[in-house]
Parts: sequence; C-alpha cells; structure tokens
Amino acid sequence: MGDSRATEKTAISPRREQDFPEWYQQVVRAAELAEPSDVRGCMVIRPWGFGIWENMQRHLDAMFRATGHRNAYFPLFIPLSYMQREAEHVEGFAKECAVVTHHRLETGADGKLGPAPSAELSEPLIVRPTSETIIGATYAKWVQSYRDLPILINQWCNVVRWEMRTRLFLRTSEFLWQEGHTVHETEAEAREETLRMLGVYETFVRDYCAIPVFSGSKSESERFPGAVETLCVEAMVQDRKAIQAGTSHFLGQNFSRASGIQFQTRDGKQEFGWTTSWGMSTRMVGTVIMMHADDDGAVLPPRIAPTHVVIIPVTPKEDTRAAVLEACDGLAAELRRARYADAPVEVEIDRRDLGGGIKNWDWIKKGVPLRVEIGPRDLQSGNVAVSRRDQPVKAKEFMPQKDFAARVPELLDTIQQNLFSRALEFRDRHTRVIDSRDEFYEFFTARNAAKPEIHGGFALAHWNGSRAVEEQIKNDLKVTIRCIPFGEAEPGRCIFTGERSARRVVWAKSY
RNA sequence: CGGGCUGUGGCUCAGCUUGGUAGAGCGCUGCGUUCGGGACGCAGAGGCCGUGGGUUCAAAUCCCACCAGCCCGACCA
Repeated sequence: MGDSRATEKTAISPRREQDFPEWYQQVVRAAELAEPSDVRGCMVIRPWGFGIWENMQRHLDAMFRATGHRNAYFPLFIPLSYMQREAEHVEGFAKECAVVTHHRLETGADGKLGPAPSAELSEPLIVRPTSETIIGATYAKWVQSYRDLPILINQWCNVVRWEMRTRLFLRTSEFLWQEGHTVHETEAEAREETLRMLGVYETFVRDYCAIPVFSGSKSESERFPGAVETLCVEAMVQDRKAIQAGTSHFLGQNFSRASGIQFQTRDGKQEFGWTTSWGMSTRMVGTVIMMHADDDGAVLPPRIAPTHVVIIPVTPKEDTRAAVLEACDGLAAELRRARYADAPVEVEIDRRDLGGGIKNWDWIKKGVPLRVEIGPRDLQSGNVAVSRRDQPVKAKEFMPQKDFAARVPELLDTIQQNLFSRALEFRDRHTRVIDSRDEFYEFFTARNAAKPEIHGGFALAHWNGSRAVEEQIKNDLKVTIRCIPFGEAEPGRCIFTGERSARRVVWAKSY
C-alpha cells in the first residue's frame, strides 16, 4: 500500500514531505553549495554556493551605492569593554561571543601547544557578532558637526555568533553578511533611512530571489538588542515556516549615547546622532533553497544563478563528436554576447566524459535555469533541445538554434517570474485570516504529534500588544509574531484576550 | 550547560551479546561493451575499527577514562 509516487525516483531523498530538514541538508550537499567543516558549527561554502552569494552581493551592493552608501571595513576584533557600553546589546550577545585572550602559542611542559601564559591580553577581544560598538567608536571621532552628517557606510564581512545548534547557511557559528551603519542629524532622517533600506531588501528579495515577503516591524520581544525599532522582511518557505530575510534597525540615540557620537547642531547645541543599522546574510542562500528547491534538487532564480545556461554535448558516436563540440562552442560564444540582469549571460559547457544522463542530473541538482542538449541529430535539424529547471525534469522543447541565443534573456525572465508566482501562490494558500483562539491553536497543531507533518503557515490575527500573550503562545505552540505589518489599521479584538487591537499581526513558527 | 544515543575504507552501515587473519552496498581507479534521461561486465585501490590505558596467549569485540559527533531541552540572523 501507500504512495504510488514513492516508486518514482527523485534525485533527492527523502522528499520534502517525508522529512523537510533532512531534505534540505541533502539538497545543499547534492547541489554542492556547502558542506560541514572540521570546525564545529562552521561550514565550507563551495564554489557553486559562493557563486550565488557573490551574485547576491553584486546586486545588493549596487542598490546600496544607488542609495548613497559606500563600503568600508572595520576590525574583526572588538575590545571587550566596548560591548559593555550598551546594556541591552550586552544582554543580547554576551552568551554567544567568541573571546580572544592570548596572542601567542607555545609548547607547554606536557608537550602540547597552547596559549602562552605570558601572552595574555590585558583586555580580552571578542570576535564581532555585529559591529555597532566598534563602528560607533569610530564614528564618534568622525562626527563633530551637523555638516559631517549623514554618514552612510556599509561593510561586507564575516561575523561569529557561537550557536548551539547549527544548520548549513541557516545558522552557523561564522557567517558572511553585510552590515550597514548610518548616522543622521534628525530622528526623522534616521527613521526614513531605516525604512528605505528595508525597501531595498524587499525589492532585492522579491525581484532577485523571487521571494514574496511580508514586511513590517518586530514586536518588542523580537527586537534587535539595543534597537528602538526593528523592521524586517519575512518569507514563508516550503515547510510553511517563516524566515527572516533581512532586518533594518532604527537605533535611536542608544548607540550614539553609548559610543559618544555627538555633534554640534545648526543652532549651536550638542546632540547625539541618530543611528541605524541593517543587514542581510548568507542565510539568504539557504532561504532561496528552502523556497524554490524541489525533490530533484536546487532550483535557482536566474538572477542569482552562477550559471544561466549549461550546454550538454551529446556525443554517442566518435565520428560526430568534433562537430558536436564545435557547435557547442559556437552557441556558447553567441550566448555570452547576450546580456541578462546587467551582465553577460553565464554559460558553461559540460565536456566531462560521462553519460548524458549523469551530466543532466548533476545540473538538475545544481538548479541551473536552462539546460541545452546538442547532439548529432540536432546538427542535422538545426535545433537545440532546451529544458527549463522550473518545468518537470523530463520536459524538453526543441527550438531552432539560430533563435535560441536571442530568446535566452526572455526565457530566463519567464523562469524568474514563474518562480515568484509559484512562491506567492504558495504563501497566499497557507496564509490564513484567523479570528478565534481555537482555530489558531488548531492551525498550528500537527495531526501527528509523534512525527509532525508539514502544517500551519502564516496566521493573520488580532493581538492586544501584550508580551505575556506572546510568551504564552510561544510556550504552547512555538509560534511567534513574525512581524507587525505596515499598512492601514484594521481595528478588532485580540483573539486571546478579547481586548482591543489596532491591526492584525503575522504569526508563524520560524527559523 | 542538563538528559539520551553513536564513533569500523570517501559515504551509509554490518560485525561486538558468545574475544581468534576486518566485511557489504554506494562512491573511486582501470579496461571493455554501452550512450538522445540516473547503464552494465570484469579487474583493482582504499581501514594502526575515535584516543589512551587495563584484562587476556590473543581485543573492533570485555572493563575504565578521555575526546568527538548526533538527537532532545534553554538561546538565536
């Protein structure tokens, strides 16, 4: 008995509905995106995975520049005392800080290499979990007058947060990200900046990663340690859990007070600067996988795919091999003259001496948007066999080779659009407006408690704004408020307390 | 940091209860037949059985300690 599709072979096992977390790990491995390293909690990002990150960087970086920001670089190490300057910040990060205490190794009496007792640092350094404090200290020196403002800087770097449980891309002890840090003359300007950068993330995630998001602000309990307000974009991945795709914080004067970022105002008074910070990390790579990948492996949105088109020469007979390879080279050259997403179309020819099936499946697993097969019969007919990764793996369309290069940008756009539409449809299908406590609990309770099936989604429900209610729901269901959406207020009654509520908020289980 | 489990070729694991020459599948290498959707045959390579100690004529196997990893809880982009 059972699922007839169980006999249908998929490239990834288990399939999504069988075991989502394991499926995810297998996709990351099969697509050669990343692998666990010998260092606990840290991953090796392989070229294919790093290529995705590089594309994310390229597009985001252009958007940062376009909004007036410039890149800079600040130290990896932060003096311990700097962390102490903002009370909530300490509380938020102290538990997961890597600490550097020595600056030399030596061989001890037991013959083992270890930190030299004579080389203990007078003040320990922490490896940055985020850079508000060290950047704040620097900005304090740069800022004297309102004329020095705004400061609009971004840095691309690694950070370390010593996590207990790690998962490739989603949560690792070391990860790559960008962190923007700005200082403004007025509160209004800083708030505007916070919102602007959230908009950048929203656009990037939607238009490049093909992922629809809810954007809004965080409740107090989910706020960044030290922030006055945290804004976020939240996506729903295929197990219907929420994942935060980017955050933008309005820090008020908290960090400028802590770091001494003071300036003389237009009317001659001293005032603390208004700061913001915002970030997006390599977690986005994992988000894209969980969003678009299927039971045959990764499915990459064309705009962030390291390779857009892979050409697979089909060479069944020795005497036609040279002609086939020549045709592949010709097509590749032609494709590279075409442009997509502000850059040349990226093409690869798979010349490996392997069976066609194996090569095809390798690229399916890697999620390349377009696969093109060229064999002797195609040379005769003048056609190429084109497969789209967003279509069933066996689907194949023949089209005239002479038209193909010109059609590629349009095909890629179609795939990009299709991935977004699917994701949007999925999210909407699993987003429910809920008006009763019972329905809420039912929505977030798996039928099979022993081995929970994929269930739930986003619930849009009224809430009275109390932290106690949040706490209760989190304890009962592991469900939290993902964001308080922007937009028009819709007065109602809290479904837990019956008290007044100004608007619905988004509830979900989350990563 | 508390509770449970596991360490054996690159990977997944068997062998351990009852000590006696280290195994399988997958992957890898070579040759041949194949090749328009995950091919097959033959021949190979590859392991101080997590580390250290103990018991024994003899330890992957029994005992002790340590180390590492996984799962479950508290924390998190």
